[in-house]
Amino acid sequence: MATFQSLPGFREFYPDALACRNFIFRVWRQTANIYGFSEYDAPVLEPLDLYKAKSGDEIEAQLFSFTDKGGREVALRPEMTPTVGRMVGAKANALKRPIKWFSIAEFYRYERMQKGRGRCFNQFNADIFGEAGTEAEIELIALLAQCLNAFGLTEEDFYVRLSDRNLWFYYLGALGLDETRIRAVLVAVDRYEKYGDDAFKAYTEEFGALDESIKAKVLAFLQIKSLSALEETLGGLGDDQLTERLADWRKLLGGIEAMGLTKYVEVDLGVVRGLAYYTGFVFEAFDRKGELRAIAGGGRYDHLVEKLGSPALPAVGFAIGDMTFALLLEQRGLMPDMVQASDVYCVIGGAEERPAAFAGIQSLRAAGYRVDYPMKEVAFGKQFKAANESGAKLALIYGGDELAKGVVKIRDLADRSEREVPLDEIVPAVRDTLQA
RNA sequence: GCGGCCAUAGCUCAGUUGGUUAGAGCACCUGAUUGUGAUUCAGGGGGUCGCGGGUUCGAGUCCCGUUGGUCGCCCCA
Repeated sequence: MATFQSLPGFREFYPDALACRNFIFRVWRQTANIYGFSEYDAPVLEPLDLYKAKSGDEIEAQLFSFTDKGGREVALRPEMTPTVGRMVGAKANALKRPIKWFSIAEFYRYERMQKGRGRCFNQFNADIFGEAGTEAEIELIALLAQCLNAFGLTEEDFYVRLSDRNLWFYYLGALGLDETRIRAVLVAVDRYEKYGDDAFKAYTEEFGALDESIKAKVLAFLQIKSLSALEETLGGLGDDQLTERLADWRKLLGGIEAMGLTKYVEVDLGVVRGLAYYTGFVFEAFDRKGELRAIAGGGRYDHLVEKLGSPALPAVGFAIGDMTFALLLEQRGLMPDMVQASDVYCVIGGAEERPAAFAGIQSLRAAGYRVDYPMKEVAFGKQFKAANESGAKLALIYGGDELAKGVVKIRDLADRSEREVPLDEIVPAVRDTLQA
């Protein structure tokens, strides 16, 4: 057993695992580019206050935080949103709007390991700043859907639950609750799916039992699964805020339908997402089988940039975590084999033939072909075996017989056919053979 | 922070009521094999049995502790 181990919850990526990770990142990056998002990056280490300001002191227990040699309280980033909010805020007046940015980055949380959750993980983050209307939500939900179905995941595999914290606030306000009570009810709403009636325990302890008629309305509301049911429940109340908000919902769902995304999206007021900084529409993606934790989550956070000390700037964003996502791809058999094979494997007769082989190898590499060869002198039989196992498509045979004739033999490792080509025509010959 | 289960070779695992020098398959390396492939054969390297203590004539095996893994609770930005 090795003396040194990696830290608990941290992952090492051996080449096969890294190939899978890179594949996922590559597809996410391409998809974000297709949607017109620009990639950014930022520090891994941030001032601790950046997170305290947003989430309060208790967040520190979940952070990798310490005091640096200059006496600064710092933390490894647990999420990207405060950082990107700061970056955008600092240049808010100079950036063309809408600001559509994305990143793929590593995050750290001091938590217990669980399936799909570690202490260090990667997230794809996408955000739109400067757009207050539902157009931003539509664009992000479309991007989220394509980030998943670019891998072959379909509406059979995942869905996006869409909810609205504003609607909850307006509705509960119309029912006569004040803000602190509303927040407590939302905690219960968030937990209702898991705990049923016990979800209201904390509320009851703090404020006394919730009025039965209000509770009945809350329970009915969180089970709403369609726009028409929303309109039926809220339309008759004559509340201006609610009426306006319903118009936003129509716009949002109309846009989603026009983009062909309705099959992925379900209205579900049972989602409220932790009470942190979300201010309006919120959404979460889940696997259809319900076996994994959330694949992605996001929502609107219109006040964060201002809270960080910059001009107010509306914002919407979401993140996809790599751990649960990779589990989902594996479960559905959608992770392709990541063979890291050469194009060409060279078989070299011996020390006499090595210089000629090296010349050919380098000219092929200069032309962009992936070429490998045995470092030591090895019997021909072994070399052919190695060539076969390497996964290369072609073997190039630099033997004494060939070189005496001024040629090299190209062997197609799949169909075992061979042909001879002059030494100085190797590059075009390999190109032709690989293209055939 | 709390709880369940687990820990023997790089991987998957055997290992008898506690008993000689801890095994197998796969993988890796060498050779048979100095010009043609997934086969075969022969050989090899690799273990302080997670770590520390205890019980015992004797511990991979039993007991305690600890570290790590895994799954769940709290939390989930």
